[in-house]
Amino acid sequence: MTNVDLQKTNAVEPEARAGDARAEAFQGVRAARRNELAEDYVELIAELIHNQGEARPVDIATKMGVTAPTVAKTLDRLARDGLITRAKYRSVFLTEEGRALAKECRHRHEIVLRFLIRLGLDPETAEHDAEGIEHHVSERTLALFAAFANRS
Amino acid sequence: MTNVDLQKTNAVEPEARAGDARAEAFQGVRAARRNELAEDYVELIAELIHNQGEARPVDIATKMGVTAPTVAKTLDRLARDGLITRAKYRSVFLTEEGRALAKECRHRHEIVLRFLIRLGLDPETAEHDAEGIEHHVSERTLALFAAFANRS
DNA sequence: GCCAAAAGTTAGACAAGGCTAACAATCTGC
DNA sequence: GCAGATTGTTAGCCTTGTCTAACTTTTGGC
Repeated sequence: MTNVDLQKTNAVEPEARAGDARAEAFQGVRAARRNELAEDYVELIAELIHNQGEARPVDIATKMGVTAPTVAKTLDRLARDGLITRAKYRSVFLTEEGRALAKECRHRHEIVLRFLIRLGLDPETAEHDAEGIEHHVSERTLALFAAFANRS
Repeated sequence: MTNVDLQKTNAVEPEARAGDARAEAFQGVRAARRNELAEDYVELIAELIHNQGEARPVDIATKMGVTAPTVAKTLDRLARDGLITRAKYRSVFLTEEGRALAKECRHRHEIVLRFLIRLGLDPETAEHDAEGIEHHVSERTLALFAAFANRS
C-alpha cells in the first residue's frame, strides 16, 4: 500500500504525535523526501520510454548520475513497490501505477518549470530548481503556480 | 562560507561525469538532500535558543517529530561536522559555523515563506511548503522570490 | 558463428536516519 | 535528601542509497 499515497503530497499525516504542527510539517517533509527518488526514477523511465522506445538501466544510470548497481538495487525496490516490472537483463516497464505516478510527476514538473521561467529565471537554473522543488509543492501551491504561469 | 560540505562520505563528490546536464542536476539535488536534515536541525536549534534560552534534545525531538535516540545520533553527526557543540546530559550550542548556517537558513526560509504568502497561499500551507522548498532554491531563484515578495 | 565489448547482476561495504529496549543521569517535590 | 519522573545515552536492529569488485549475459563486428 505504499505508493498510492505518493500522489497526495498534502495528505494529512496520520502519524504525527498530536499537537505539534511543526512536528507534523517535518514529518510530512521527511515523508516527501522518502518518495523523491522513486518519483525521479519513474519520471525518468517514462521519459526514456517515450524518447528512446525503452528504458535501459545503463541509460538510467547515466541520466541519474549513479552507477549501474545502484540503479539495479533501486529498480528492485520500485518493482517490489509495484511501480515497474522487469526481467533479468531486460529493459524496464512501468506498471499502471507507475504510469499514473509518472504522469502526475511530469505534470507537476511542467508547472513548476513554467512557473519559474515565467518568474524570470533562466531555463537552465529553472530546470535545476524545478527538479528539487517539485516534490515539495502542495496541490494548493501548485494551483497558484499554474495560475501565475498562465496569466496573461 | 555557508556551505559546510557535510558528510564527505565520498570525500570529493566527483561533480558529475562530463556531459550530461541532467545527471548534474540530479546529483545537485541529491547533494542538497544530504544537507537538508542538518539545516533543519540547526535552524530549529537556533530557534529554540532564541525562544527558550536553550536547545534541549527533548524539545528538538518533539519539534522534529522523532525519538530521543534519533536526535542523539543526529546531534553527534552535527557535532562531528562542526555545527554544534554538546556535552553529555547538557543542552546544545551552535558553533560559529552553525550560527552562520542557521542565519542563512532562516533568511531563505523567510523569503520563501513571504513569497508564498504573497502569491496568495494561506499561511499554514505556506509554512508547510516553505519547509520543503527552502532547501532547493538557488540564489538566483531566491532573489526572484525576494523581489516578488517585496514588489509594491 | 565467435569472441570481445557492453550491459546487467551479485556480493559486500558503509553512512545516514529511523526505531525500540534498557540503562544512566538529572531534576523536582515533598 | 531521596524517590520517582523526566531526560539523555547506549546498544542493536532495519531500510535506503551509495559505492567497488567481480562475475554473467547479451550483443555486435567481422
